[in-house]
Amino acid sequence: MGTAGRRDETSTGTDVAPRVRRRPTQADVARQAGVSVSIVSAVINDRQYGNIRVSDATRQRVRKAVQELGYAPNLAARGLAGGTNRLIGVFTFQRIFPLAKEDFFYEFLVGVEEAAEEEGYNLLLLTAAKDKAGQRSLYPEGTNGMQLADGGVLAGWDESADEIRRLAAEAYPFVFIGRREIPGVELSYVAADYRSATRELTDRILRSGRTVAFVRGSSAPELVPGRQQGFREALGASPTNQRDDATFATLPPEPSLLDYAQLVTWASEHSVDCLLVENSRHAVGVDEVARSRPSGARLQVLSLGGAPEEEAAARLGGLVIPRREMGREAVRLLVRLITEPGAGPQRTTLPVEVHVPA
Amino acid sequence: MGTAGRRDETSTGTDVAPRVRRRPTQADVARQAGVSVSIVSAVINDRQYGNIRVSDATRQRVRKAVQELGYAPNLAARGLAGGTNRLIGVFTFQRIFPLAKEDFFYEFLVGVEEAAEEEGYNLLLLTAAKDKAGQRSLYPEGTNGMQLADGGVLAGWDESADEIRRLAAEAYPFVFIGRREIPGVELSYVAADYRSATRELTDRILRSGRTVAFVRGSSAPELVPGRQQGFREALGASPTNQRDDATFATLPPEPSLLDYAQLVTWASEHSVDCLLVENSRHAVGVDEVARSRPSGARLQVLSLGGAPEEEAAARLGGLVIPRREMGREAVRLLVRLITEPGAGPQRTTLPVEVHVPA
DNA sequence: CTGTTAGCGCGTTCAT
DNA sequence: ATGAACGCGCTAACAG
Repeated sequence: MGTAGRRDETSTGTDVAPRVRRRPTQADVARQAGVSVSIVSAVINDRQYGNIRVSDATRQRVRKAVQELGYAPNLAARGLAGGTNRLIGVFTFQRIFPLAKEDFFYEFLVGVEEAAEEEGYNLLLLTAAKDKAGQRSLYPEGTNGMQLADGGVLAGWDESADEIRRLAAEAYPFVFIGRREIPGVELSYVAADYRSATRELTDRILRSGRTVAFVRGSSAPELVPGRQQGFREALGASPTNQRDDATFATLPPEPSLLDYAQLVTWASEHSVDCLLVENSRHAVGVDEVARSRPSGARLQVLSLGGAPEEEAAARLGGLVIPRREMGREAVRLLVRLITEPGAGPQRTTLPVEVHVPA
Repeated sequence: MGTAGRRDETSTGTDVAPRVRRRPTQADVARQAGVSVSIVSAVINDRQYGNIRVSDATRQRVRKAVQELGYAPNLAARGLAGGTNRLIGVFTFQRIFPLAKEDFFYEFLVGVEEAAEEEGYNLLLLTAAKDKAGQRSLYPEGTNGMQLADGGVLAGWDESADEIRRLAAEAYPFVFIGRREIPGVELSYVAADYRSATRELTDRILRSGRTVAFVRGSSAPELVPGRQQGFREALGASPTNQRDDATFATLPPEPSLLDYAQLVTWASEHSVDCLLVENSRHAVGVDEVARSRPSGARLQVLSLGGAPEEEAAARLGGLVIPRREMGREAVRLLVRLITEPGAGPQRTTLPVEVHVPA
């Protein structure tokens, strides 16, 4: 039996050239062990199809053959037969690895990777997905790039809701990181409760008898409403309502030191004690400027968009966004979407920690 | 002709239940376009098998059908059939997104993503690849996890050369980031010339009449020899050879502030003017300690492992490792390996910049 | 307890 | 210019 199927190549008699050694297949193992492929498959996957029952002796022989041949299953074939490829697509409307490390996606990806590892999925980064204009697109050349994976995690700011609508219409499983509301579509997403957290933070400040202003800055649009709403709610609930002109300030998209300086001056002129800055990077910048001034020493700067791992923002305090956990949760939701096709849209809202340094 | 092949499911008459919407296949596209699958395949891959020649009109119809159906090729099927997926696998022996952002892989990945985008490849991050011990492995459960990708970029420190040998034996195209030498295998890699750079840096310091010590710290093993060699070369070439006991120091894997402090003290006791620290993070720590002491003010700390984007390390000066460019080059080499199967091992050594602040 | 066989979706050769 | 048919390696239903 060990002598069955001796030839190690499909030598047709001619052309026995030094061909590249083909990887052994289940058929090779079956031949070597003197059994059929279904037995091999059953042993390897430790499964019992229908009424298949493999004797221990056979099992041993198959295992032995596997060892001798150095057989390893072909993932592609397995995926083909199973209809799934254990791949999670990751699409960001902006570059995934931006040069500024402290940028938005990084912490999400940490969580996505962790969860994917736990769930046994590989990650497919859609980096090649660009339309003719060179913009990142879910439908480069009109075709769905995400279809390559079993499902997708999306992040970033998209200008056109159309692509997302189309994705949803195709019943393709995907989960957004960050709240997304698109009329007429039941989206799955993992959100963070910025509203409550901002409200609580503002409340605390007001209760301590100080005045506070909200500094708008460039940050992902879907985050903005929640935070401003929470801020307004706190103001409305406050017995000591603040003057309007000292309530909001806005930073340009790419603020310079001068912009920060002007903001600090503005705060001082309006007797603002505390600044709630949307963007954590800007918060750090504003704080540095403030502390460089004798007059600005009493101005407290809080970040509304810090990630738990951002050291500088953590020092300042403010909102600590659970980015990593959001990434993890997005993968979990997606896996549910993939494995339970019947399930409706999945949504999770994670709490946002309020952290004020002592 | 548009009316050919009308039925949109293989409706056998019975059982037309609300089946889960299957992903469209080439056959679906073919039916929709009123052509055969081979035509679809030819159009999609923009190829001309044997004597196949597709008319422009047909080509258009196929493209249209693809769009309408949202067709995307099945990666597994393609891989099985011997096709290519325009996918680059990325495998790191350690976690890709470590919590410490300043860690090793990040800057590499920035480059990898950039180049992949330029070359029109997507990235497959092998996150699921763990063996039973939970360790990352190229052959989890004995299978090559990279099979779906056309080739792979590897990074990180591997304990077992066996897996790499096996990968090479399979004639699977892959490129290492960082120099790798494994006996009996012709590896492709992109390296950085640490040796020359360290030598030049050391030379400069010695020429200015100062004494210098080399501080070993935890860093990727493959980088170590080059730098120490360069250092030794400079010492050997120097007319004013240094005392041996003041030449090398070693930091523990996870140094504490105390370790940094002891190092600074050591330097002071041995009249060392300048410290060459292997690990940029440690360099920053040591420098902070040194500057906090009045006596340590004259001690210069240089980093031997900084990335161009690391602000703190850049301030110190030392070696600037072109991590991003290494990532880019790795992808370029890999693409060559993929598209020109005949080509031998690809190797590039990138220059390392020496940067000493004024 | 085990063997045979039909797909999975796609690339490619050959016949038309 | 186009369609039919085969095989890639594997899973799983089915027939012994």
